[in-house]
Amino acid sequence: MESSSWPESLPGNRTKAMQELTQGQVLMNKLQEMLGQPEKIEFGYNSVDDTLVQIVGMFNKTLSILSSNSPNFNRIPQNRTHDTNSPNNWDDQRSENSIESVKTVMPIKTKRGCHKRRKSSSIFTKVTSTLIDDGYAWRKYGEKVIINSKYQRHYYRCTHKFEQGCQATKQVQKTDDEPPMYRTTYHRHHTCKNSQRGHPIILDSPNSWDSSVLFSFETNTIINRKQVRPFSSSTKHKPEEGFSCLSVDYNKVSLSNYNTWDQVTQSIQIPLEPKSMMSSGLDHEDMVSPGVYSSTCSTHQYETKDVFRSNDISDF
DNA sequence: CCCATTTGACCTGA
DNA sequence: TCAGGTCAAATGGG
Repeated sequence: MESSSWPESLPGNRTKAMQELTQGQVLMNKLQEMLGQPEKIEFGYNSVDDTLVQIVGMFNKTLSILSSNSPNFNRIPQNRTHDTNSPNNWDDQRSENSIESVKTVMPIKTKRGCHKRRKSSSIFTKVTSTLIDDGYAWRKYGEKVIINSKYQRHYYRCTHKFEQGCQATKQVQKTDDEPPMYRTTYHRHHTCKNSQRGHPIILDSPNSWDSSVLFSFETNTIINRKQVRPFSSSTKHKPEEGFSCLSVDYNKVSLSNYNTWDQVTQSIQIPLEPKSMMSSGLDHEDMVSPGVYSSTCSTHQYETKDVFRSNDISDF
């Protein structure tokens, strides 16, 4: 995984990537505008959330483009064993799978609990003061006691996993913080058509703008939870001046004080240092259908303080 | 009866 | 070896 292995076809990819980033610029401008004028936001958090999701998707698509023609990117990590009967190897190979092929593969199961643990994958984390209904249909499939944590972690998968091969999962865990927060970690993106029932439901939000937003990409799986939020969330507020843009470097995206999108794109410096993209952090399990979502090596952290309530998580 | 949840078993990666 | 992640049988509710 040396930098010398960067693909020859990069210029073409770079163009595409830049197109994606340009779209991202538009989205960022939109987001900036929304955050600057919260009173104009019709749906409050939802609009910001949707825009953020689009931006994250744009970055993932960009990463996908950059990775698509790279033999290194496309190589499944070799230190992993391959058991084609494993249900989770279905993950690895599903990118071209139709629903039918998924159905074909799925019945081939090994013993109960036989699976591959994700070594690393794209992660999108929300931290909320209360539980949320994010608008997707989730089905709980497990919960575990986590050491050094007071509360159990709850595991959910998309309801349409088997119907449509949707690989989205999420983990919900109550933090030990005071007051406790709910950390929802999303793995992979929904590829199903009808999972989303609608916008996230704000069931109890005294102030839809009592929100702070932070999300970050990381090359590896370590989630930096203690990043400074771009604006305070403790009280009713509007977004602060300090927050203005999405900053990107080799392995991190965070909301910070970039003044222009050019500064952002300059900081990206395509080609990215391949090492940071293709080593342990790369996870092609996340390669989904082209153009939909393909996050290879990123961790997104998204933090909010909105008051929500979730239908699918009842008690902790 | 169907579907979602619970929960113990089981597997993998570190 | 163990913590974390997933599976699937058992169970319960509508």
